[in-house]
Amino acid sequence: MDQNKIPQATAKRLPLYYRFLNNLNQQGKNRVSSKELSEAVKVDSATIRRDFSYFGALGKKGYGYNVEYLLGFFRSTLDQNEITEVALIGVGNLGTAFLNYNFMKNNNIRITIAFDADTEKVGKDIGGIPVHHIDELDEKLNDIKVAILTVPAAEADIITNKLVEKGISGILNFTPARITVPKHIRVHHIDLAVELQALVYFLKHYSLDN
Amino acid sequence: MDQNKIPQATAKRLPLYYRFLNNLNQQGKNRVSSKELSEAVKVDSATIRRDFSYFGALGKKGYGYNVEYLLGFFRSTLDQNEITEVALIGVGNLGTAFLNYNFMKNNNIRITIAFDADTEKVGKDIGGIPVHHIDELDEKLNDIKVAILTVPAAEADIITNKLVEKGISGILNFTPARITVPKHIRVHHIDLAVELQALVYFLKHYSLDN
DNA sequence: ACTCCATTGTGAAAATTATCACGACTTCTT
DNA sequence: AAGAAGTCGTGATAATTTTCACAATGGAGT
Repeated sequence: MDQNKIPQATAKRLPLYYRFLNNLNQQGKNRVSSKELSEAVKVDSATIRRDFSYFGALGKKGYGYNVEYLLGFFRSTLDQNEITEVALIGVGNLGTAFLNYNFMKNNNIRITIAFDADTEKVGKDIGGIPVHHIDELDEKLNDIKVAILTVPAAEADIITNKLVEKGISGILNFTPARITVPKHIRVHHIDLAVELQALVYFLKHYSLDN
Repeated sequence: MDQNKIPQATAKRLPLYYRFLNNLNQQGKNRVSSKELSEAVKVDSATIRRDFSYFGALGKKGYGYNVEYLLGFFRSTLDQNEITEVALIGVGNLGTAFLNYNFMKNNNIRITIAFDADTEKVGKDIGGIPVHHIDELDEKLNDIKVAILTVPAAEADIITNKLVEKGISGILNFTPARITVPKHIRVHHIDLAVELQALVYFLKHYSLDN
């Protein structure tokens, strides 16, 4: 595909760069150096230059980067020209938070449909997004390639299988369960309890510096 | 401090191992191999053995690991013998979700106090946790070393400064803002929009395999 | 036009992380 | 009791990621 040469570590930082470039642009700034960007996003300036360099020479020596140009470049690189539709499965506390969360601000990714097993919730609109019953997944989930999984851990595997059957490509999994999928499907885990425990561990076991 | 020799990548996986060991223990299993564990947590078995080996020889050749022993070991390593109190700042959608989230299940980390600027919310108990006004931070936030930050991005810096003044050690930042703190304070960022964008990027630009 | 300064882009080196592969030892089977 | 099977712990290697450091070059000031 496109550019398999771009390191994963770099790819993960792209959306971050994109957002800050957007901010700068809105502030009317039209020029930025890797050093300034570094202070804003807390990534070493050499790393930023290296990241950018995978896409070619985007800046000018002695000058820095043109904000508008860079922004346009990343917009197309991140496919922000077209809208990406996302489904949310599991309208509990966390799911509801995402439905109300404004993902679209600098961003062409939208949650367009939600599912839950609770008939209380089915039929409602939360944050402007319709909630359907989980049994309607098969019928309603067409052409959507990305799902956010915010169901109880016990349900994670069953729902994942349904999503896989339905041809999903990527899952953002907020469940503590480590779900099993065919290898062509990409899963990113965000495990809130693990993150919190890891932070506590670092605080207790790593000394004051770095 | 303790063991600065343990790689950060390893440290981040410890809570994950801990949780699965807990599951196994509750299922009455008393023996586990790195291979089984690998399938459960989706981490290469050699990586698991290497991770464990930083803490010494915890297993037996030809046998595997004793679940109870390993669990006990990690419990003390992760300081799960004592309770860690955490404050939550910002009782919006996401903050509310965390207050209702059962962090304590296999876990001695507890959100014990919450703060918000909205007087509507102040005085209430959400998920059994009292919500105070943000102006009471100074008065009420004693001895708490870890904070979860779920305020609007625009407020992030101001609140962070207050937390820093108050002597916080670690912040789990759900804000899109990249906050600035003195270098002895540890910040972990969980940036939901970035995670989602990164997932979409990977789907579009990395081919079907790995 | 000339000089000075800022900043990029990138080779090279360092640091970190993951994986391979196998000797050593344990348990299980017969 | 002996042999087979399973599994750890780890040296060595590979892969990935970060950082250093500097030549090259564009821009700004005079």
